[in-house]
Amino acid sequence: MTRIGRHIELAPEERMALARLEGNVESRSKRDPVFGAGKPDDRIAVLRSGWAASRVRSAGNQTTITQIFMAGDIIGLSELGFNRPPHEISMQTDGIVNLLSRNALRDLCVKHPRLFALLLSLSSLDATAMNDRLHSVTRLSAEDRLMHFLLSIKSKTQQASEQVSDRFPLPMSQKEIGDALGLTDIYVNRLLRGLQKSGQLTLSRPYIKINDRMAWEERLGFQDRYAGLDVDWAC
Amino acid sequence: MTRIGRHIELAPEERMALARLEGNVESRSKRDPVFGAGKPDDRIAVLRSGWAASRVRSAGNQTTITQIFMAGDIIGLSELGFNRPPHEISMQTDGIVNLLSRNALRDLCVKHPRLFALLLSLSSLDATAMNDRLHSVTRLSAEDRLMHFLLSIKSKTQQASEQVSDRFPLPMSQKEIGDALGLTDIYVNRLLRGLQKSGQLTLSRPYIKINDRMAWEERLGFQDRYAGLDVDWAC
DNA sequence: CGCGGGTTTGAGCCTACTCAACAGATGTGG
DNA sequence: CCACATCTGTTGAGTAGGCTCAAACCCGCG
Repeated sequence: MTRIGRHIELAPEERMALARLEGNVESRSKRDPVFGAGKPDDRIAVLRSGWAASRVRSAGNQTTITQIFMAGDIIGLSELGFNRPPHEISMQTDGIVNLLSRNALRDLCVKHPRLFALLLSLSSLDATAMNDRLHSVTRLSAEDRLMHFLLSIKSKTQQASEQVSDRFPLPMSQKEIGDALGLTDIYVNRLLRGLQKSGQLTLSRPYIKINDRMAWEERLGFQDRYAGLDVDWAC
Repeated sequence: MTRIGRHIELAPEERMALARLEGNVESRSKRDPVFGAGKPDDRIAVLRSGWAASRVRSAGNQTTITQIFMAGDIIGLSELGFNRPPHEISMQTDGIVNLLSRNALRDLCVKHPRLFALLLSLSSLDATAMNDRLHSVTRLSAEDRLMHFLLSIKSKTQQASEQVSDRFPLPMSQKEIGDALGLTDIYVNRLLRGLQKSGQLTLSRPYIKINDRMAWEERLGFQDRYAGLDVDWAC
């Protein structure tokens, strides 16, 4: 669970602790809220399979997808200070979640501080990626934004996996991609078709292949935040 | 320190622990990096006074200000997983910082889990505010974005303070405001002057007064993320 | 077969940008 | 303490990137 094991060697009792954490496992279908209409305190989830997304809505049907969660991600850490969920978090595909109480998290902190530190480190990767995303949305042209988004999805899908392929799944409609990038579905479409026509992208829904990743990364100065993790301080 | 005491009653030994945390105190002038050119592991700071800001830069001199830190904020939590700082964090005004090692943080987690939980809760407020900001930059018009920004700065300056005034300091140039919002300095200027001309804003550098805050909040559906903190789970 | 969600394409428009120039501050070195 | 350089703010004129509106198409599904 939670991808920690892929980054660092765990002691047996740490493995046990993680396993015990898994709490109750529930399955969810596309568009379901990750937390049932749920009690306020049952507010941490570990995504076992599938994707989830956090959305912010405002007047006038404006929607932004602020975060995308994939198998192994922990959901709810940035909501710890609230008793009512500040944003809407729902499944992007069918999937399975483990639900934990916040207390379980607190226990982990006391009993296995090392694990806990690792967990914080992992979640800092997402926070940093979010900063990059903010920059991308704030300052880049529509095309660059799209490229940046695809690169970061690619690097997140392959976080800590050996297989390095430039083909990855993207289970999102063009409207949703627009909601993540601050563009119209129509414009996303034009961009995608353009990139495909110029041979930079191969689309075969729901898969995408970036044909010259190096070129894109260079052009954008893209940094793969998920590539390395420094866990020395935790040990 | 760290504003925790303002949210919750602390036990004497907890106060002690916080006080002990304060580590070495250093002063910084405007534009200095928060962490000296520093060793990689000395990477947590608590801002005692002044403002700091985190910037992302990319090719072509494009800059985005992704976070703004004010007295009481903890800097470096979202960099825990890196041994090289992923972004640039520097002082926005003169100020004072406490520097701690990450190990000190880890000790806190073991010895005072309650404090630690509070600290995570506090930092989740910032994470949530960041989601709101992402939405604002992504979907709102330039004017709405500026209003949203000013409201959120206002609410952060007055986080957990009794005095509720709609006047607050904003030690940023118009260019920097633009870097936070994804606008040109020129356009920020036009907007500010426009708002001032229509009587919605009173500027007296470096102070700003929002003349009809309620109207703005309603218009934007603004939520003050710093107004309430739920700390029950920590106890 | 009809319906709805998603995709594709066209035409025209508006918001926020660019370029340019100047005025005020601020600061800096001689 | 002045002279010069640099940063910040202000205003005008023209431009363009991404939006809006509209319509058709595709495909899976009841």
